[in-house]
Amino acid sequence: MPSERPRAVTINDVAALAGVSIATASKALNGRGQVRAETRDRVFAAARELSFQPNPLARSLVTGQTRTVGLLTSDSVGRFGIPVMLGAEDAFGSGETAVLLCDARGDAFREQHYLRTLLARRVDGLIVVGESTDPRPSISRDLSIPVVYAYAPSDDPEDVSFVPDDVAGSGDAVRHLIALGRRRIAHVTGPTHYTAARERAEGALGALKAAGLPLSGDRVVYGAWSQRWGRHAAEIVLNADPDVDAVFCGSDQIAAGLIEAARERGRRVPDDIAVVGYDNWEVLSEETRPPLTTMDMNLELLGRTAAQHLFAAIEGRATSGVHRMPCRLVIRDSAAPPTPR
Amino acid sequence: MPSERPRAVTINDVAALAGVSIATASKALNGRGQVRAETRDRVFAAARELSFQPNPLARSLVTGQTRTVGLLTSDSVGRFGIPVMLGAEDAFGSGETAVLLCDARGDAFREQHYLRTLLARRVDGLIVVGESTDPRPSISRDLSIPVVYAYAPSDDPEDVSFVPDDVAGSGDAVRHLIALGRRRIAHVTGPTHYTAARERAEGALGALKAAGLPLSGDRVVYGAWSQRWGRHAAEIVLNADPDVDAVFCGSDQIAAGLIEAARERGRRVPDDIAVVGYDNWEVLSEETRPPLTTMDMNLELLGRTAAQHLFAAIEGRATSGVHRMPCRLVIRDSAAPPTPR
DNA sequence: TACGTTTCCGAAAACCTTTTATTTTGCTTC
DNA sequence: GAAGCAAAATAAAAGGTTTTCGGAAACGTA
Repeated sequence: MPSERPRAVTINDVAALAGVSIATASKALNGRGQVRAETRDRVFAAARELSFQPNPLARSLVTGQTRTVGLLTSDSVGRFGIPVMLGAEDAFGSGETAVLLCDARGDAFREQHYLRTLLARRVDGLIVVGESTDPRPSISRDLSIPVVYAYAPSDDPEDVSFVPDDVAGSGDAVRHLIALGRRRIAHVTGPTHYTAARERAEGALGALKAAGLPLSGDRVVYGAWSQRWGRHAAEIVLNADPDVDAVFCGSDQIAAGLIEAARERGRRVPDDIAVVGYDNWEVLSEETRPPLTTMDMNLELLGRTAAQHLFAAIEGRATSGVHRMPCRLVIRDSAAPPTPR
Repeated sequence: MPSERPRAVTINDVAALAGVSIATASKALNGRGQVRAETRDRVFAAARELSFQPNPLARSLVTGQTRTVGLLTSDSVGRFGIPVMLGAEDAFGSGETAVLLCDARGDAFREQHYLRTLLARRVDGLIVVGESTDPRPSISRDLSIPVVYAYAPSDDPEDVSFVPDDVAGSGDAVRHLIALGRRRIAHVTGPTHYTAARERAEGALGALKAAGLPLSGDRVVYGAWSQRWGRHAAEIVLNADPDVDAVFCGSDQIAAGLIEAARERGRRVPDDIAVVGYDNWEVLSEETRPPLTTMDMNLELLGRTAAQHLFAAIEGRATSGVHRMPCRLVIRDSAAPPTPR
C-alpha cells in the first residue's frame, strides 16, 4: 500500500476557515446565488490558503456532468487518426474537459466494449475518429450523449461528421498545376475502393474539365498507396503519354516513388514534370528530391473543430450533417512558380 | 439541453427487485462478505434484468480509487511517443482501468497544468512517456501516487523507467553484420547531443572491439537524424574508406538516404555494402531499395510493460530503477544472409 | 411598533455506492 | 424448549459536493 494519503482538503475546511457554511462556500466559489462580495473574498482567500481543489467525483455525482469525453479511435496504428486525435485532445485539454482514450484497433467487438465502459463512466460526449475517409457505422443510435465523427464520417446523415474536403483539395492541386502552365496532367492514386481515392480523382477530373483540359493518359491510374506503386506508376504514366508534364498523386508515398522513378528515367522534376502529392507527410514530403508540393488536410485543425462542436453539442447547441474541412496546398519545389533570381 | 436522461438504474432498484437490502446487494455483486448462494443469484438476476451498471463516481467517492490513470506525453507530435502510448493504452484498456490522455506538447508549463488536473481528478497513477531517450525531469517528487516513465527515463534514479536498450541493440546490429562476414563497418548516426546517438555508437563500438575489428573511417560519423544527412554521410563514409563493406545507421531515415546515395554512386546494396538501420519505421524500411534490415525497439511492448508495472505499483508492488528493454533485429534484404536458390 | 422587501446565509436533502456495526435468522446442543 | 453460536442480512454512516428552500438580518415605510 502506498503511504496513507494526507486526507485532501475539502470544502468543509474552506468553509470553516472562512467562518461560513459549506453552502455559502460552494456558492461563493462557483459564483452562484447571492453572496456578499466581502464574504466571497473571504471564502476565496481561505480556498487559496488551503489550496483547495474541489473533488470532481463528488461534484459529478451531484451534477451528473463528468467534464470528461471519450475519444474512440478505430485504428490508430494507422497514420491519419493520430493528428486528428491530438487536435481533439488539444481542444479539450485547454479547457476543463478531460479525454478518455480508447483505441479499438479496428475491432468492432472491442469498440462495443469500450463504448459500454465509457457510458458506464458517464462521459459527457464521444468523439469517434476513424482511419480512412470511408464512412463507418454509426454508434449514435439511442445514445443519450452527443457524438461527433472525425475523419471517417458516420453512415447516418443525422449524425455530425468532420472530414477533409478531398474533392475541393484535389481541385486546388490541379488548378495549381494548370496555373503553372502545365497542360498534360496525369493522376496516380490509391485503390479504387477507397473513398479518398475516388474523391480525389473526382476533384482532379472536375478541375481539368473546367479548364477544358484532357487527362494525360486518358484514365486515372488507380493502384496502391505505396511508394513502390508510385515507382511503378511512373512507368505507366510515361509510357501512356511521353509528353506528360505534370502528375498529381493521391498520396505523398506515391509521389515519392514516382519522383524517384522519374528521376531515374532522366526526367527532371519540376522542369520536365511537376509533381503534387497529398497528405503532407513530412518525413516524405520534405525529403524527396526536390521537396514535395503537397496538399495538407489540416488534420489537427479538423480534430480540434470536431472537438469544439462536440463541446457545443454537450451544451445543447447540436449540429448535424457532414462538414467538409478545407485543405491547404503546401508549395515546395516539386511544383512551384519560377523563383525570380 | 439534451433531453432529460432516463434516470439511470441504481443499486437501490436492484436491491428492491431482488427483495434484499442495498448492503446485501452490494456485497453480492462484489463477492464480498457473507451472502447465501441463493440470495446472490437472486441479486445477480435482478442486476442483469435491469442491466445495472454501478456508478463509478459514487464508488470512487467512497473507495478513493478511480480506476483511472493519467497518460502524460511530453511531445507526441514526434514519432516515438505514439506507439509507446498506444501500448500503454492497450494494457490498461483491456482491464478495467481507463486512460486520461494529456499531451503537454513539450511545454513544461502545460505539463504542470495537466499534472494538477490529473491529481485533482484523483487518478490512481501516472505514466509519463517521452519523445527521446534523453532523461527528463522527474515529477514524482512528493506525489502520493505512483509514476512510471516510458521511453524517456526520469533523471531521478529512485523512479522507475522503461527505455529501449540501445547499447545492446546496436551491439546486436553490428554483430549481425560481422556474422555476415563484413569487416569494414562504418557507423553513421544523429547529433551527438542525443543520448540515443551516443548509446548506439557505444554499442556499435563495443561489438567491434569485442570482435577485434576496427571502425571503418576510424570515427563515428555524427550528424542529423534526416534522410538528407544520410545521403551526405554516404559520401563521407565512401571517401574515408572506399572499401567499406557495411554501414550501421543510427536511424532508418539516415539509412534510407545513405542507401539512395550509395546506389547512385554505383555501389550495390547489400552486395558491396550491407546497411542496417534503426527504428523499423516501416514507411521507410519497407520502401527502400532493397528493403531495410533494421532494429525494432518494440515500443508498443515497452509501453505495455510500463503500464503493467504502473498497475503493479498501484497495487503496492512497486519497483524502481531504469529497465532496459530488448530490441529486435528485423532482417530484410539490405543486410541478410545469402538465400539458398 | 408593525410590516413588507431585499439581501444574504445556512440546514438539510440529494447524488450512489461501500463498509462497519448491529440485528436477525437458522441451526445445534444440552 | 432454552441457550448458544455461526451465518446471513440490514441499518446507518461515510465520502464531498451542489442545490433548494426556509429563515434571519437589515432596512425602509406606514
